[in-house]
Amino acid sequence: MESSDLKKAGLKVTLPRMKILDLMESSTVRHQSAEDIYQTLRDEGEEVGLATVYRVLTQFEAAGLVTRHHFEGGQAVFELNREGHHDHIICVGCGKVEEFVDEIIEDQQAKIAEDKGYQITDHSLILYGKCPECQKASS
Amino acid sequence: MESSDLKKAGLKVTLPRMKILDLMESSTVRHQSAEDIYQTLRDEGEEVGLATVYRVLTQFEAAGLVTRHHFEGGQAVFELNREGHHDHIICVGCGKVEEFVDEIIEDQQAKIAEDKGYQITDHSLILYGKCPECQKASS
DNA sequence: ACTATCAAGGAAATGATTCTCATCAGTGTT
DNA sequence: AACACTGATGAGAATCATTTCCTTGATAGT
Repeated sequence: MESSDLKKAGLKVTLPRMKILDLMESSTVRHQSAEDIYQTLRDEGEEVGLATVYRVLTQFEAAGLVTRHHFEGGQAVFELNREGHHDHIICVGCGKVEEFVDEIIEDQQAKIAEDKGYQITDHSLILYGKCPECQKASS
Repeated sequence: MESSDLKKAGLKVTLPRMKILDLMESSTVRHQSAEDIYQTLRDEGEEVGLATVYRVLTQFEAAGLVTRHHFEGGQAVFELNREGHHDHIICVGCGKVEEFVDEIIEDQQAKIAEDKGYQITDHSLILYGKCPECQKASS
């Protein structure tokens, strides 16, 4: 049950918040735009406003429940925070997003920050390329 | 003289294009939004439209003269392409952008892509943190 | 000079996100 | 279980960044 997550985050447990959290937890698609989420809920017959979806996602972000990504192309996508940090590799052909973790890169980033005297709060690494399927398709 | 750059890129040498390229080459600020560039030109008394600035920057991007970055916070920033690729470290306090290159990370990215069978076309690594000055200021 | 083509400027259009405000729903309390 | 208080919602307007449309002006080739 995820209502406890909302309480922990200091947020009232309301219908829209539950629905959105539910959706993000159950969906196989890990990166969705506010519009995507809005449409899915609408299709399920829920009475939500797009503004509410944005509002709730912003609160979730502030509470550390989700992360907002600015992949290229206008709109932001949101991802539920699970255990552990990870980076992304995005197919420029089909838009598929995969995740990966690499210790060497993480360590190296820390070294770079230290060298420059920065206190790192966050980072974002995105690789863009063609996935195996799209390579076949275009050859 | 940079008019040759424009010709090489297959673009007609026009006033707005020259002015924008000039500005980006001479400015100490390496990452500017379309609005920034527009305002600077306006302040210098140039008669340009914001739409033209966007159009020209998009053409420059397509021609490989500049790179468009989607750092967080609504608007995109543009950077003149000089020799060599580099990544960015951004201060969350003052917004300052520094650049760095790290061979180990570059190599490791290539390995990851290979493992996953991707043909990398591009990548973006951004570290967010507090720069030395901002750390002092807030302590 | 003449015409076809491309570029520029400005205004309007678009897409994403945020704000406003009147109404409604959750929470803790009797 | 009903009550009152506070924060949350939905709808549409507002805003911000960016793009498109359209008319005019500059450019290049004949």
